Amino acid sequence: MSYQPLLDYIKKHVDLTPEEKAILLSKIIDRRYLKNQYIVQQGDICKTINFIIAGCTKMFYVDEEGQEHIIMFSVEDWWSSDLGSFITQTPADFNIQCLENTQLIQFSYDHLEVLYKEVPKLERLFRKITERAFVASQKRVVRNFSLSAKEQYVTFRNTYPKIEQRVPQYMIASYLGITKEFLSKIKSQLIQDQ
Amino acid sequence: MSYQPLLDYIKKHVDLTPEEKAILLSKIIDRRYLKNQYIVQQGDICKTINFIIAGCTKMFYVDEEGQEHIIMFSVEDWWSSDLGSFITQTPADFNIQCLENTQLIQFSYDHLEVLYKEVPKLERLFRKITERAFVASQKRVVRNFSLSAKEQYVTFRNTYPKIEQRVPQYMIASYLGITKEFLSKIKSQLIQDQ
DNA sequence: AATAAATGTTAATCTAGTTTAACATCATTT
DNA sequence: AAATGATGTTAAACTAGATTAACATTTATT
Repeated sequence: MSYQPLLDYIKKHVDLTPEEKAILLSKIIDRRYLKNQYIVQQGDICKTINFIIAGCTKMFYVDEEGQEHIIMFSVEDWWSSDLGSFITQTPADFNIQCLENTQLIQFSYDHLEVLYKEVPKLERLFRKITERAFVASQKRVVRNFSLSAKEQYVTFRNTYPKIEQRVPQYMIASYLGITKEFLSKIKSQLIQDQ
Repeated sequence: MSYQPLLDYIKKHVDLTPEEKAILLSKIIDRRYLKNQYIVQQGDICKTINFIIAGCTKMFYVDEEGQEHIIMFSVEDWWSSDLGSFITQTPADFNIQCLENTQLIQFSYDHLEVLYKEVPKLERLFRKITERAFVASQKRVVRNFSLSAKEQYVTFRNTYPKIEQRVPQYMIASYLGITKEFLSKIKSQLIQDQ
C-alpha cells in the first residue's frame, strides 16, 4: 500500500526530514477492512487514529431505543476515530463502520506517544488537525441551530457532493438528524421548487 | 494580576521548567474588560486566545434575522476565543462579549507562534486543549441529536449548575437553541413533575 | 428468472417546539 | 416613590418535523 496520500497530507501542515519520515513510517500500520466491518465499536477503547487511503466510513452511536445516529462520514484523506475515547483511553461512545472496502493507515496510541517524543513536529501536526476538526464540529453546531432541515440538506449536498452519491439516503437523513421520510419530502419539495 | 490560575491549569497538561515559565509569562498580556464589552466581534479577525481568570463570557452569532444564538459560555479556568478565526486569521463568525467584569490572559497570534518555537511543549499543551474542546463540541452535537429540549436543559443544569445562576434565562434558552417561552414552559413542567 | 432483502416514496395523523401577544416581576435611574 | 427598561411567565394558534403504515423500486441471492 502506498503511504503517499498520508505524506502529501502531512506536507500541507509540517515539513518532515527524510529521517523523520522514516521514523513515522516505521510506527504506522496499514490495514484493510471489508465493507460493513467495524473499526471501533461503542464500548471498545479506541486504540488507533485512522487516516483513510481509500474507502468510506461512518461514525455513529446507537441510542437506548436502538436508533442509529450518524455523527460523521469520512472518505479518502480524512481521519476517522473516536477521538474522545482515544485521547482518554476510555470506552468509546461511537461505532465506526466501513461503508465500502476501506484502506487505512493507523497510528496506535502507544506508538503515537513515542512518535511525539521522537518527532516533536507531529505535536504541531496533530494540533492543527484537531483545531480544524474542532472548527468543523463547531460549524455543525451552528448549522443545527440556524438552518432548517431543508437548508441543512442543501448545504450538505453542496459541501460534500461526492459523499451524497456514495451513501444511502437514509444514512444522510440520519446524519442530518431527520427521518428518511422527511428527507424524501424535502427532496420532492426541492424538485418542485425549481 | 495573578498568573497562578493559568500556571495551575497548564501544570495539569505539561511540566514547564522555570525558564519556560518565564518565557511564557513574557509573552502574555493581561487584560480587563467591563461587563458588556466585546472581546471579539463578528467580522473582526480574532487576534488572541483568551484564558479567563475571573468573570464570564458568551460566544454567539447573530443570524440574518438579527437573532442571537449562543454557542458557549466561558467562566474561570476556561478558554474563550473564536478559534476558527484565530487559526486561519480570517474574519470571525462569532462575537465574544463579557457578561460580567472579566479578567483575561491573552495569547496573541504572533506571540503564540514564537512561543511554539521557543517552548515546543506548548504545542502539546494546545493540542491537548483543542482535543478536549473538540470532544466537548462533538458531545454537544450528540446532545442536540438525541435529547429533547427538556432533557438538554436538565443536562445543562446538572453539568454547569454555576453558570445557570450567573446568566439570565433567555441566554440559556438561546444556548439550548429554544425560545425563552418554551424554556419557561419546560421549567414549570419540571416543577409539576416533582 | 424469481424471490427476498434493502432502500426509497407518499400520505395521514400527531407532537415538540415556535410565534404572537398580553401581562408580571425585578432592577436601575431619576 | 415613580418610571423606565430588562427579564420572566402564561396561553392560544401555528408549523416543522416525527410517526405510522402502505406501497414502489432497486439490489443481491438462489
